[in-house]
Amino acid sequence: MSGSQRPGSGPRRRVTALDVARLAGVSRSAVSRALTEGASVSDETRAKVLKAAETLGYHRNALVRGMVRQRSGIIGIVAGRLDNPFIAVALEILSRRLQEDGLKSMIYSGDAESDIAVALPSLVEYRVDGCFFLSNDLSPQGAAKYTRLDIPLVVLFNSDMAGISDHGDEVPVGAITVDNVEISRTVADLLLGGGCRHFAYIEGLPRATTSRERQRGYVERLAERGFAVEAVATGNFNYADGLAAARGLLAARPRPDAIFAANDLMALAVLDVARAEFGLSVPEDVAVVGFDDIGAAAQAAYDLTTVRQPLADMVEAGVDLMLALIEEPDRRPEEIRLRSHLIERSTTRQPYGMSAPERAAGPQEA
Amino acid sequence: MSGSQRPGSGPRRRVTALDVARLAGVSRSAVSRALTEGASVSDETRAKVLKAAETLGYHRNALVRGMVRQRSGIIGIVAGRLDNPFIAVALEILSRRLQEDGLKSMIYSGDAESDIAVALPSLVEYRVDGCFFLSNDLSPQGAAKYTRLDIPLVVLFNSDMAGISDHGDEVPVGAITVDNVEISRTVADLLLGGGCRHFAYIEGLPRATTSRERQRGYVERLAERGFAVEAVATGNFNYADGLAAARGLLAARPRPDAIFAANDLMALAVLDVARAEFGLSVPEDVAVVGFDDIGAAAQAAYDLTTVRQPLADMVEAGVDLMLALIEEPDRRPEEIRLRSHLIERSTTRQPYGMSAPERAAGPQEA
DNA sequence: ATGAAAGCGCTAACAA
DNA sequence: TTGTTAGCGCTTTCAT
Repeated sequence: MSGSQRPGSGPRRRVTALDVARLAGVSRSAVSRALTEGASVSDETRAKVLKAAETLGYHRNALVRGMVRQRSGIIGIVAGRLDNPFIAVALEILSRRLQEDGLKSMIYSGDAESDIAVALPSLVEYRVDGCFFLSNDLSPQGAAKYTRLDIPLVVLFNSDMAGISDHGDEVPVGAITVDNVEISRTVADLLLGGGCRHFAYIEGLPRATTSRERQRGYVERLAERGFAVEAVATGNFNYADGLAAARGLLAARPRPDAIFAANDLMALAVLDVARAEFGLSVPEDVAVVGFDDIGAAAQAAYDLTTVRQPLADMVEAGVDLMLALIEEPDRRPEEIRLRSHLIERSTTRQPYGMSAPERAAGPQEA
Repeated sequence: MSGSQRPGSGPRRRVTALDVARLAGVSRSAVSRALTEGASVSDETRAKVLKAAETLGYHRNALVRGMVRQRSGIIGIVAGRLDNPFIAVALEILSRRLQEDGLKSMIYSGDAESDIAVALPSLVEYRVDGCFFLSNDLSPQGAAKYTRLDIPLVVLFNSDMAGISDHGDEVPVGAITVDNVEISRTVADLLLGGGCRHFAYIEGLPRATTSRERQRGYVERLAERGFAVEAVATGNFNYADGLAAARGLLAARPRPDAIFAANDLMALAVLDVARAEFGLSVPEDVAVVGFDDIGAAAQAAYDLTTVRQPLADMVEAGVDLMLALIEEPDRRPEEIRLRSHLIERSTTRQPYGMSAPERAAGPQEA
């Protein structure tokens, strides 16, 4: 009945709105309206159209729709390494949240600045309505300088808004982070309260603002109370490098009795090295604190004291910001800081005579 | 210099190929050709165009390009829960692989059949050139029956090719899996060789072919050698339910001295429960085997014996198949089974007098 | 090698 | 409410 050409060879011609219109005996526009939320169509017409669409197996073409409306409905997401559960789970939550609003997620995997320089233009070609950066490290500043983008950019878990471009134009980027400095001061207090005296820090990537802010709060608070961070190692936010960092730190003399890692993956590496390779007891010989509160942190094998970033709230804030930025292109992107929380588990010692209300809290995702 | 309208208000008009053409003093088509690999343009013209594009900040519109060429360059990916590291890492590898071919990944997060029924049509609206399913459970069969799709579908890590639709039409779906039955027989042999006598199994989702095939190989081989699986619990492929399954299994009498879990996440749960809650030693009191070989399996805290799925090879095979299917729409999708490998670590006992060449192998990703 | 012209499939402004 | 008419920005014959 339909005029399909050459059955089963070549790229079969897809059903168009015109086909549906003809079968339903209405105009193209009627079809368009029948399929658009809140357009003015009679129930009768809509029914005819829907029926025709059904029998023909019609799927409207969102590419064309996006072109015509000058809004694709696609959001770009540049994501860092997904072997970091924190980022992986964040990606899932974000894409689900976007789905609720009928938006599609186009992802680009990259973990270097150079990747962004490729990702951004290629995403812009697809006319994404906006773009997220999911990483405790990546920032679009470098790339955005060289490409005129004109789309909202929002960074999650990071806050590199540093950018003044070559042309002197500021590159405005929204950012959602936590109170890294403040919470890291609390970490210092916790460790101090547990009687620790020799402090070490494992940074993520040296250039990452998250890593630096966490270090600053930790170092500053320790200094205020008369202590210094005696050793700093680099773990690049991943487990493998965390292993090496932990080995270096634990072999030093005096051996640190407190290690704060800029994320959980590295903290887990410390735990594994301390126990399996150095035969140390945690927290007796060395106390360990991580950051993020990934699922593994709550598992019995680790039961890691860590800082929980409010993942769902951060995503929610990011999406709200993005949506606002899309609606009002002249709006200035903001930097939003949410509060993080210390989750005390068994890798730190209890301060004498203090209660720990959040102790033994379960994992973040139920 | 450029005719931008109303500076800084409303959706600023984007630069088009025509703008570039005018500035370069050539035609629209020249611009198109200059930007297309392998078109016939003089170096001179191309240079002029590139320069004009640069100064104008031109980004070609891939949506329109896709519409005109009848090929979007977008691949849909329906992904299961990303808190399963195996799926998360697979997603990263897949999207990177796609990027190499200049393809974009549009992801849809879902973990239920009902999600697929929504995901598929919405992906088809964006004219994805094909769609992957990343899950040890999800299959597009149910949804594909009701929607005419006409795009290649490839399932990774699963093999539900069962589908004969209501209309009697077969829904052809490509699939990349491993030799679940065979390798699970090997698992049975390993456990038997270690002296285990009371066997239990933790299934993923009861309907998942992966889970069923693994169970079948395990049960069959055990039976051949005179043993039965005394208990089966359901862990739904996730850690939390794995915890409950492990508790049930380990509380039973006689207590199993061998537990094979359909994936690593559940096996880790067994390890945590056995040690922390039941005070058992692994592998002395109970041997544990998982499936997938996620990063955590290789970490010292777990050091789990497991079956490694050749992730990178599977993705590669999947992409090859997808690309072939896109080029030749009449090609029949195949089901490809790759070989998996047993990685012996410390949660199983050594068979007397046998060497274990793959013992203590490192994690899959370096 | 280049330009002119014809679409690709849809939405939106306008009439009716 | 409905149909008609213009585009949206690009690629691609077809001439030249």
